[in-house]
Amino acid sequence: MASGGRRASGRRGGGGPGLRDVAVAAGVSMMTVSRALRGIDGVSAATRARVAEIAHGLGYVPDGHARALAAAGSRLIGISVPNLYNDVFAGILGGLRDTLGQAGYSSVVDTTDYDLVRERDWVERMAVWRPAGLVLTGCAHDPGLRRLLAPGAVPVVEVWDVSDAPLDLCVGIDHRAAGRQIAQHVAALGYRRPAVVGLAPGVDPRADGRAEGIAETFAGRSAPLRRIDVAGANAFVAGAEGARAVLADPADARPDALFFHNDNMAFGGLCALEASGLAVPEAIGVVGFNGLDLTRVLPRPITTLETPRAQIGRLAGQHLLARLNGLAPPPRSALPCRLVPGATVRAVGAPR
Amino acid sequence: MASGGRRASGRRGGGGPGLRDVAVAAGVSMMTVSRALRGIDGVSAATRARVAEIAHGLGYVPDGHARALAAAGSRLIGISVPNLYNDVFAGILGGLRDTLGQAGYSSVVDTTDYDLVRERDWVERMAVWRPAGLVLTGCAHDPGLRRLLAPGAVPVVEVWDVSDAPLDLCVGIDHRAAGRQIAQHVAALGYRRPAVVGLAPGVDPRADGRAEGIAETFAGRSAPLRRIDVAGANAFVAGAEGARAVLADPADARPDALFFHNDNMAFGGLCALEASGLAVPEAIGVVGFNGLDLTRVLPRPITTLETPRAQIGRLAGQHLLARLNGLAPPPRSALPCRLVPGATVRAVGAPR
DNA sequence: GCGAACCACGTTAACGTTAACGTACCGGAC
DNA sequence: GTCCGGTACGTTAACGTTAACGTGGTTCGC
Repeated sequence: MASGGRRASGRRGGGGPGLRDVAVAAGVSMMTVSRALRGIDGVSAATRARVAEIAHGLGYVPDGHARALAAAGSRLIGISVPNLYNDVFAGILGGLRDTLGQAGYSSVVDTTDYDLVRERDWVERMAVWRPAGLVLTGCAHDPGLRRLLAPGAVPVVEVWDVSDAPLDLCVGIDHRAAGRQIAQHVAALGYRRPAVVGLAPGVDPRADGRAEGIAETFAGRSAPLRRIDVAGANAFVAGAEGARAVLADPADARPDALFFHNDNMAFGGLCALEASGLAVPEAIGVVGFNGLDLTRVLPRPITTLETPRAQIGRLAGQHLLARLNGLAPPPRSALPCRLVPGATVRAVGAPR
Repeated sequence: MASGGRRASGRRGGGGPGLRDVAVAAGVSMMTVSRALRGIDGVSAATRARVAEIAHGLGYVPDGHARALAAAGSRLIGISVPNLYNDVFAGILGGLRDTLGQAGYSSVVDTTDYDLVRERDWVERMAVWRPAGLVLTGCAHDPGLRRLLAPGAVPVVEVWDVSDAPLDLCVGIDHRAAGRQIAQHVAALGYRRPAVVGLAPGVDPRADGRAEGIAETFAGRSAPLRRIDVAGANAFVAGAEGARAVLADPADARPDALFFHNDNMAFGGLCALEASGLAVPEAIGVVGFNGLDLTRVLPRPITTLETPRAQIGRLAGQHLLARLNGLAPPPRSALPCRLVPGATVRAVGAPR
């Protein structure tokens, strides 16, 4: 038989055929099989075809672990998102998957539930798999993480948010600017008593950034931006709860526009307001965020800002692949958002 | 120095410290380090503590690939779902992640977009990683898949649907029975001209199963169940489109109840019907499926069937872990659904 | 007609870890 | 004192693949 021959076909591992089995069947060395199947030069077309046929016939599947070990490179990408219930992260993941999958990478996904310590722990555990790259959500991380990823050894893309000092690369939107963008639209219509409805500050840094952008825009021409903090895993219910919080106010102290953290909350709030008899947008304006599909079928479309979620995922994937191929993609990519005027705000008279 | 000593610290791989480095630093053999860190008997408490400290100090992270290779077992689980935009799959994935993550497994996730060939191809590609187990969505697969997974070599759990002849294990709901369950509620109220609104038959076998259950229930006491097929990636818009399809009908030929494939479609349909002036539930009933959060905040809650999505994920994870530990979990686990009466159907008079 | 260059392959030694087996030492039984 | 059993390690050989280098044969230039 051919070289070596440490085993007939499996001593410890009961697994399928290995490179050796293919090599024996084809009457060539393992190295020739390896080269032939990977499409590497130095194998004649005839041999390559014969090897491919025999490998397929035997049901040979290369072992990714052995490959990673021998070649130092694993073709696994670790992806961390806060959760999967949010269309934002589903969209980003979809875009990433499209791009990375095509290039032959597999995604190891985990969720952090907005907990930065869980994120750091996950990066530590992920290191076991020597991933070719990492994708993290947002640019705020546990202090320990920066140390873990110190030498730039493994490429990292932060998605959804952007920063001037990314860990490595970042692809997302400028949330502060997004807050300004939608707030300017609303302020220009004449609203003067804005409030933000969402999770307590500190939980979601992106939402906090948008709230800052909104506050900046209204600064000087309105009362200070009011915050209505809500909690709960269910965005629809939380939004409704936030809206009901303003119903008790006397009409002239009540906010005239509610900026919800996202469209689902805005929808919940909209339902609660309409149920209470408060007219939208006549008595109060409602503003969402993200431009989810939901907002498009409503009889009164929600005023919102559409975020390029799938595009962020795709671009992040492309930049990561570029980095893996030794190129130097731009460290910071901020994508534009599109205003969706909707019908839950309208021009109001002079400041009341 | 200790045994062998093939390298000082890295010839090919520029990676971090290995078992050897820890062994040298601790003045013991690699095997002792391996045993100490894995909590395997045969190491004194003192040595174990010293090794652990030195390993941590050096920043040693075991290599999962080398482990998988040497020990024949990878602690990777492959999970395939149609997409991530659907709260159903997000819920199942969340439940799986909770259970599997706790046990030290990582999830490699992919989406198939309801394409069985893509699912089969993914299983083939996934084989490269020698996963400890696989999770697939549904019990309908490409014929080639059964051959790929023939010997029961790798544990497989099919989730969301159940079958009497699963590939290995299945955990989900009985969709036909679910269709009957909600249809019986609606039929008992007096509805007699039902229609199903959803994707064309064959795309989503689960939805088809539910449609069958609905048809069975109405068989004999109504006109044949009408099907209104819609397309499009956006469930809200598709639902609205489906609802508009019946508006042109004369009132006495129009369906009196619309069973939408899921809650999002039902909501889209509801919006379209209300916009057209057709009263729900007076003129037409609307029925959803899944019991998503959305349905709870509406002024008129949608009549739907709540599915135990996270529970399916958790139970599937538990059964998979049991199988990996050599136990024999039940091959078929069908979980119950809960009827949410809602307000989009109501008792109607005698058959009109 | 002879060396250089090239092509198509083979050989060897890793990659980092673990299973299986081997061994020194110590305490106690007889 | 010797033998036995157990404890706490160490040694060797895989696991399946690839990088680096080696080799025999053919072609080509001059």
